[in-house]
Amino acid sequence: MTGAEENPACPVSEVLDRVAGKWAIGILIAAAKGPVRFSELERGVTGISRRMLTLNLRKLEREGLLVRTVYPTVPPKVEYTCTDMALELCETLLGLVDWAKRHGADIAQAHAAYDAAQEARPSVTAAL
Amino acid sequence: MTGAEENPACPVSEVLDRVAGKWAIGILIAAAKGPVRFSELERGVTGISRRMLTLNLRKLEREGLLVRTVYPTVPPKVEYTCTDMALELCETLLGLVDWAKRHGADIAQAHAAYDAAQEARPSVTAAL
DNA sequence: CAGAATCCACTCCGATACTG
DNA sequence: CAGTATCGGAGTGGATTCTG
Repeated sequence: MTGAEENPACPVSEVLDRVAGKWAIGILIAAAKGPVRFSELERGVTGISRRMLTLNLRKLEREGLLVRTVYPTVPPKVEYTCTDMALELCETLLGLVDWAKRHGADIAQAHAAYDAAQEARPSVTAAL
Repeated sequence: MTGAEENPACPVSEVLDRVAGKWAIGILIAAAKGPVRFSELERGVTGISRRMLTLNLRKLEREGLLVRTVYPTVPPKVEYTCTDMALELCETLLGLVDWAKRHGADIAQAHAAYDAAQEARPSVTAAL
């Protein structure tokens, strides 16, 4: 056991929180393939709003995971690139994605089974 | 409902969202070591409230990541155990924790540098 | 001990509109 | 194109109280 993730003072939990966001994984993986433009991300990361994309981009840049490069051209062009640190992280993240792919069906099934069990069990708050 | 589950392009995102919660990682890792009781988790997962622990426990159980075992003893005893699927996931999660440990300092530094750069940059909204 | 229920504060997030 | 500003609803999460 590491014990570090249970330490209130340890930065691990804090760091993990930043990466654990709803969109961070998708953004990082998209950026891992190479420099990506804002609008490419907007299209690539399914379901994200412009606001959330901007917010997450800033956050990741602040964490030192992304580098923001502005090209002062007439149509503004901004590229986001993963840092080495982020590329390393992406390796792990890809493992997470792989796990999700392999067990997606299992999870869906467990889901259904659990819900069915709950529905069968009479409870005051079950009817929702 | 996020609507992610009706998106055929990203069944992975949906699954990832469930694991991406603030507490899920800590809980799973704690449970990976063996059967854990409710109050052990309450103490082990630093900073979690009873409410959030319960909520996350239910969610993880529903995902098929944890098995809840109730012992009908006089002082109620409940144990949570990782499923095989969850143990597999924990391997990856541990990799995440490891990454966070290795780069915690880098991130803190990037943080400080970014904030300093923002403070130095005169802006209408910079004054905080 | 393990949880359920309720209240309330805070934050997240999307939609929209505006800027350089 | 790549943002920023603002609003309001929805969800998150803590503290507290009550139960078997």
